[in-house]
Amino acid sequence: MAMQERAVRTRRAILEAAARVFDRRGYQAATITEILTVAGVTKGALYFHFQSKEDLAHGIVAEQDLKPYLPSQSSKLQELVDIGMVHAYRVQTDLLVRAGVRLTLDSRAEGLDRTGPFLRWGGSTRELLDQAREQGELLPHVDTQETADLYVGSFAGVQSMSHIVSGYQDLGRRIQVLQRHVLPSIAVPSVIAALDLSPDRGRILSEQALASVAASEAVS
Amino acid sequence: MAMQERAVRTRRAILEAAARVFDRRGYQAATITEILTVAGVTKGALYFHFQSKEDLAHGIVAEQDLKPYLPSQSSKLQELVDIGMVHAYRVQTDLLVRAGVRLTLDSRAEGLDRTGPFLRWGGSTRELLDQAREQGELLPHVDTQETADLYVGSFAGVQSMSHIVSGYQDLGRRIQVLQRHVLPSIAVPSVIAALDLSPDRGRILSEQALASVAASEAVS
Amino acid sequence: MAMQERAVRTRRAILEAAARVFDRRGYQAATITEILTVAGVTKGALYFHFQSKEDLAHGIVAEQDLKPYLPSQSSKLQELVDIGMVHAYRVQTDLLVRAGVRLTLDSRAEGLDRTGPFLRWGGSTRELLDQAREQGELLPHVDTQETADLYVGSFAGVQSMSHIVSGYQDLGRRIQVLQRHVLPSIAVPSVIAALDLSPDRGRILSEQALASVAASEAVS
Amino acid sequence: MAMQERAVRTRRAILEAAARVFDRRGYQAATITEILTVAGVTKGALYFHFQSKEDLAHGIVAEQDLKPYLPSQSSKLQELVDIGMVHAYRVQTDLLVRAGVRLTLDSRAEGLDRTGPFLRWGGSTRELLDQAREQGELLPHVDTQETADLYVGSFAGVQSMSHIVSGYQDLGRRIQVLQRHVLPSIAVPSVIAALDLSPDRGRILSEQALASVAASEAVS
DNA sequence: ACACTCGGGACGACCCGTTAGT
DNA sequence: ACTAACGGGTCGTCCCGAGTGT
Repeated sequence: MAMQERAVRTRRAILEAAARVFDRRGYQAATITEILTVAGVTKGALYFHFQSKEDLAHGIVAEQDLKPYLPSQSSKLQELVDIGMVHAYRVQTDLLVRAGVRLTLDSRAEGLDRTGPFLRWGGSTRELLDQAREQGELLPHVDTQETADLYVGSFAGVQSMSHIVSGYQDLGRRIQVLQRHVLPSIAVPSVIAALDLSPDRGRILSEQALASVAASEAVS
Repeated sequence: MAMQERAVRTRRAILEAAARVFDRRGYQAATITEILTVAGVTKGALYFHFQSKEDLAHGIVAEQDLKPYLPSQSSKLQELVDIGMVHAYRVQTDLLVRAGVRLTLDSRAEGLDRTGPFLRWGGSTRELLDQAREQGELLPHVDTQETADLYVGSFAGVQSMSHIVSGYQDLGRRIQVLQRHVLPSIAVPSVIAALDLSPDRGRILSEQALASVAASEAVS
Repeated sequence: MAMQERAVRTRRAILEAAARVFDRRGYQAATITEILTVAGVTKGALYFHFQSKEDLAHGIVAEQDLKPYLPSQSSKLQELVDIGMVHAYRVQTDLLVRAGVRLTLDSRAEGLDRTGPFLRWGGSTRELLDQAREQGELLPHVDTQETADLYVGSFAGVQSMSHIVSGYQDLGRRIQVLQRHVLPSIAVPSVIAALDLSPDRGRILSEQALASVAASEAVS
Repeated sequence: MAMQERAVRTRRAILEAAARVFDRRGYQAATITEILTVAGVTKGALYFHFQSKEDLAHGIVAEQDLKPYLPSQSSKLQELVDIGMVHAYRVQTDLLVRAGVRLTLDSRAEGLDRTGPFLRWGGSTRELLDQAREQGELLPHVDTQETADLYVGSFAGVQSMSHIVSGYQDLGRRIQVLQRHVLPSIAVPSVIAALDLSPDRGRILSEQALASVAASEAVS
């Protein structure tokens, strides 16, 4: 039980170093050796915490699922917007999230099922859109699955482009542009008018979420 | 000059095998050995035609620049649509184009300037949009640069998603969906009504282009 | 810190195998694979201890600089003789020295500055001769630089020839012959009469030096 | 019969290019490709004239045996001196000779019998010395075999050193130095006084030899 | 429990001398 | 005499585990 503090620190160091290297090189081109150098640990340490390079990648991706979620809102389209904004903000600020994105979009171990993330995101987006439809936020001709898939794909592409062109500096703005171009084609005008697309939403909502997490942890 | 037939065949075999492997694995994960196996040639043959793995990748990308382009049209937005459609069609049908896309989007030699393709596509798209604006096809508030960047990024993302999810089977449809979602936000309604977004345009225009090329070659 | 015993043995085995192979083939023709076979280790082991083939060569050359030197003597010409004798003896008995000689005389990385060793040996020989002159051991017409260069060049050549013809078996005798032929032309007769050119000097002085090193190490 | 002129030119070009490259890199490190580039011919051409890399090396070495020899002289020691001088001159001026020297001293195909050249040179030198002895030119204590071997070895070493340090620029002078240092130990003083050690002898005798060859060829 | 040193090989890209086919 | 192809071999890297402290 004791002695674990060092272990936690080591694990953390490895994870962050791996995130940095994966983000920079991609899965294949990243080498254990470089991760080791960046982390300042030795092979022994790494292979104690992670069984393999792939396990490391999984570790990074897994790290993000335990993230706090956003409060539900009356406008489902606003929720959709917010999720995108928050994600954009976190990609910019959180190294692990950034690396996770790179890894899931990457080829990776070619055997791996890469359709997973897309289908998952597509599914949850579609659910949101279906709820929005029930609330009358959508235009009648919208095919929610189609729109969800489009949104997810476009989001990924905009994200990649932002990564390459500006290192994610302008991701928030680009996502906003995406939303400004897509929403008019799917939402009823009155809803659009009420949406908050301000680029700050990503930061603000993230901080709120963090604060609420901190509060709930303080209890235990 | 003589004796070139076998050489041409060999070169072709290598190029296609490389395209197949690069498309399947990505640049980094692809190995020369696998390309060799697929092509059914030996190392010596490969290194006679190409100096290195990177040269091979360049060879694939280069192969496509000599492709015929589309005739200019009265509606510039229709041109934009057509370019996307034709590209989608060719990605589905031409192995080399497919691999070229993968390679340019791939990390590749990480030192390489990957902003290149995006900036280039973004630039030419913007020019088209500017022309469309001069002809009064665009809504007044459109920022052509912003929209061009969005279109390019989204296109790339939709393409990736289609690759992963269906092996490009549904790329044409997805691109059409993209256009149906974006155009209403940027084009004046009357222009939209006149646009032909039918998924067949890709195939039809491609075949026309090929035919015209064949004709011009027959002359010489 | 611990666990080093096996490592030391391995490193030693690699070094000796490399020496043997470099000595037999020369730098260029030597292959890592043969070194591996001779050493009975794997590539992993080798590249753990040495970064590259060149590093391995450096390692061998470096191994000898920490060797004990000879006590200074009243007759500087005797010193010159002794250095040659001791060197000859060690070339015969010490595999690493032998390989080191081969490597420094070899082309090696052709970019390398191969003038180095010759200039260095020439310089120190010249210094010795200058000191001998001050003590009146030299004939008046001797040009110390010229003689030093001659001696160094001849020494290297005699060594090569002995290597090729007899595998260094007769190196001691050949060096003695060299000295018997050169000294009469540069030294005053009385000094020559007093010189000890016996072939055993190499062995005797080497063993003395080793003993004194062992003694000083025993202290610490 | 016709068409042979081009063949001769090509063969010559290959031989000279090979000489240049072998001289620069040594046998092992020299690559056929570099020779090809330097010669400006193709692989087909090379392998038409020479069967292999080793054959090429043999070709270079062989090229020199058909060289004119020096006239016999009354003083055998003068002959010995002259041979060295002429050789030094030709190493400086004739690329093929230079490469030949490098190749015979080189490790080369390790299986090859490299003792050959040394034994041959040693043998002929010894014969000269034996003749000199019969004419009373030598001091009584001289062991001709020993001295011959020393001379050959030293010559080779001085040559190597000159190659490395000055690119053979000072070879003539260095050889003269060698002779000035060795002769006093083996020759009777009166003979030494009569010897011509001037550095020009190399050039002068070479030109004489060439002229006599040209004359004899003009006859046929 | 946690970390490190050392070693194991399979595999990577690429080069090289050489031969076929014309 | 040249273009095209061959395939063995080169050095080096990589991911990983075995053995050894702390």
